[in-house]
Amino acid sequence: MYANIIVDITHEKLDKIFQYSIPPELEEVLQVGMEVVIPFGRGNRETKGYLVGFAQKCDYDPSKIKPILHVAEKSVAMEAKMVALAAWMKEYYGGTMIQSLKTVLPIKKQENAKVKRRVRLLLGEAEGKAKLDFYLQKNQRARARLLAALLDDGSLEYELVTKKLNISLPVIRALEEQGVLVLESEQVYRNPVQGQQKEARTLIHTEEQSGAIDLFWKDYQAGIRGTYLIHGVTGSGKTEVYIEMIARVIAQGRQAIVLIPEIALTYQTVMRFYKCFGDRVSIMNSRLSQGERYDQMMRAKDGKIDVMIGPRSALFTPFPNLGLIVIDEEHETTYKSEQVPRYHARETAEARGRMEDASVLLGSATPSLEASYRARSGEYTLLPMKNRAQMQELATVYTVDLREELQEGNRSIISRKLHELIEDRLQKKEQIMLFINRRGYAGFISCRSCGYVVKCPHCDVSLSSHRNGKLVCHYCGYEQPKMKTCPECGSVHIGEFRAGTQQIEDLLKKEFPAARVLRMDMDTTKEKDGHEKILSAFANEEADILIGTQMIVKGHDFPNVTLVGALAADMSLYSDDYRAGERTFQLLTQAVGRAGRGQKHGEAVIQTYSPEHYAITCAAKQDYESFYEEEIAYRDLMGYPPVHNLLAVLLACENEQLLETAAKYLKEYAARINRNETMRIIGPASPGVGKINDVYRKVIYLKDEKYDTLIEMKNKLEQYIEINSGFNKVRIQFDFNPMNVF
DNA sequence: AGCACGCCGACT
DNA sequence: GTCGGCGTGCTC
Repeated sequence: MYANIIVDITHEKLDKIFQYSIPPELEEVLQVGMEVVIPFGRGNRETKGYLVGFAQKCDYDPSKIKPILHVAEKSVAMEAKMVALAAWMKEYYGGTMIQSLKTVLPIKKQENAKVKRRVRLLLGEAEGKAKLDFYLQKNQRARARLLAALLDDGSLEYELVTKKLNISLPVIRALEEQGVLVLESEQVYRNPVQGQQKEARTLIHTEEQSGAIDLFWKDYQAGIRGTYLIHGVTGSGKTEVYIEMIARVIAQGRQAIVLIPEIALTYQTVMRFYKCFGDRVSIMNSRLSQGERYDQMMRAKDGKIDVMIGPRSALFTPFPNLGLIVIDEEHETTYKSEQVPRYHARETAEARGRMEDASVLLGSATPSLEASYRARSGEYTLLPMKNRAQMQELATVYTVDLREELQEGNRSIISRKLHELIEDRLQKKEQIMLFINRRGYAGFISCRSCGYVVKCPHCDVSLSSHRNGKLVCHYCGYEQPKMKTCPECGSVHIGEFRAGTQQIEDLLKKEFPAARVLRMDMDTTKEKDGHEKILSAFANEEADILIGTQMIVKGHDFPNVTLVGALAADMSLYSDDYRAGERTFQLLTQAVGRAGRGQKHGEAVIQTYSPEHYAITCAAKQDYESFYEEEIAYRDLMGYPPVHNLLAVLLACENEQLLETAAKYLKEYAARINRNETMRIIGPASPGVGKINDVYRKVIYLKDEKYDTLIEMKNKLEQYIEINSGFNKVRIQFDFNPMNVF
């Protein structure tokens, strides 16, 4: 019996499993997930490692195997829980154990202080020069190189010294001993949440809210843990329900995690939690440095906080006694990781909930098909909230057929109906939001006489035009100047097709010269807090019209907005992706939900080329049920999730030939072991973008009713890939139930 | 990451 | 020949 151990998750060179023998006194004690101390390297220095599994035989020279010394002093149950979660993730999503551990455990670079290491000169100029001459004279070139650099600039980054100057650690150590320099690490710790005052809550819940809370609480007190889905229309007060449930769970001495999509992680949302839980709340966002994140994680572990709010990664907060995981806006695609392990926060939260006896609470106005499907099958408990908390009516929606508009001679991107309503609102001094669904439509350049499209030479995508006069590739950053004539046919009619926010802003300024227009897109939100600034300016009614992409439809309440226009509602409908309908419906429903959040009645205009599509008609009627029925029938028919399960095997390689052979062999192998033929195997196909940064890509799809069958297949493929050296240069990833399929 | 091994230039 | 600096490769 041998123990499989991962030595240290912070260094890539140690990214593999090391095997150790188990001394008899530890045989009964050791459990997967424990932290152990082992002799490592030539000097047998004592190192910490994680026990990730056991093996009957070892594949390594048995004479070189060393025994485990002992279990680490502070091998807390916490670590074991997280390692167990990592093991589940590895099995469920594929990839290596180290990749899973890295996502699950907070990276501790604290004691190794790799956060930011700097090399600082201790000597004065005269002394330094003398020392430099001495090194040069003794031909100690590395030392001289380092000292010369330090004389130029008294303090250098460690990375710069080792990489650019090619100085190895022994050299730095030697100079440190001579008192020439110091190697220091700066550690900045601060609490991003400063002294928030707790306010007394005087809340009156609506009947629906209390109903949801009571149902949940009855289960919870009876020791029942499960997954609950709040299907609540925008404005039904989901956050109030979360807060009440969290408060009750905390009162039982447990902690809660609240997941929020990054874009919705705004000041407004977070303030509501601060007001209830004071400084027992912590937030995690992408702006926190690694050290700050680690610090937050440690505060959670030490019991200094009760609630952690953050994006997907906050799911791994090491609370000692987790009681509830809330996932707000559950349908958001950002809950699926794009890196290995490609985990979904919903499924992973459920797995963690099962392991640590916690419940999971999902909330959305437009639940994902997955969540609804499970709620209907009884796997989740549905908590419906059909009414807006303040009993406002839903907006009146008009659907405009853009084909008719064109036939009747209106070639503008703004329909006559929308134009009329905009004028009306401007007069009444009410606000307007215009939403452009631009997914997949960057401003690409094409020739109007021959149809030539300018593409990136390294990636299989068209270049998009930037206002600095350059054409840019969004995948690899390649740039080239804009051309005046078509390189194919020489025509001068080459130009950009752009239906972007910029164009609409220009158009509005022309048609409504008096209107004050704000625009929110990639360009205008680039600066720090640009997002927040624009939204608060609009909230303060410093503008009449706000134009933007998806980002304007999420989360924010503007009571004076009484008109919402979706300019090209169906643009996202025809990407050849099985989730296109769902995405379109969700975006439109949320956009329409933005109108009439205050006292005044709201109206919305949906402009589309396909007014008969169910995603559009159902969104216009705000009819989730009908949409669900249509969409689930389609998923069932096509064998897509959530009715069936789908595994995408992604292959990438610089060598196109090699990639094709690898994909072919892998598919053949999959077909061969697919004995009872329940599984459908599709491909290998080229994904929508077949080449990124000169790396070619292929994808094979495997469909099966049972997720477990796909896991089995994944395990067999992983083995096959490892044994066959032909796959060495091909990078292969598994993506279960991917968010997009081409 | 840390440690020892061994190469290579410099000096006795 | 020997000494010491410095890059390199290995760690169950």
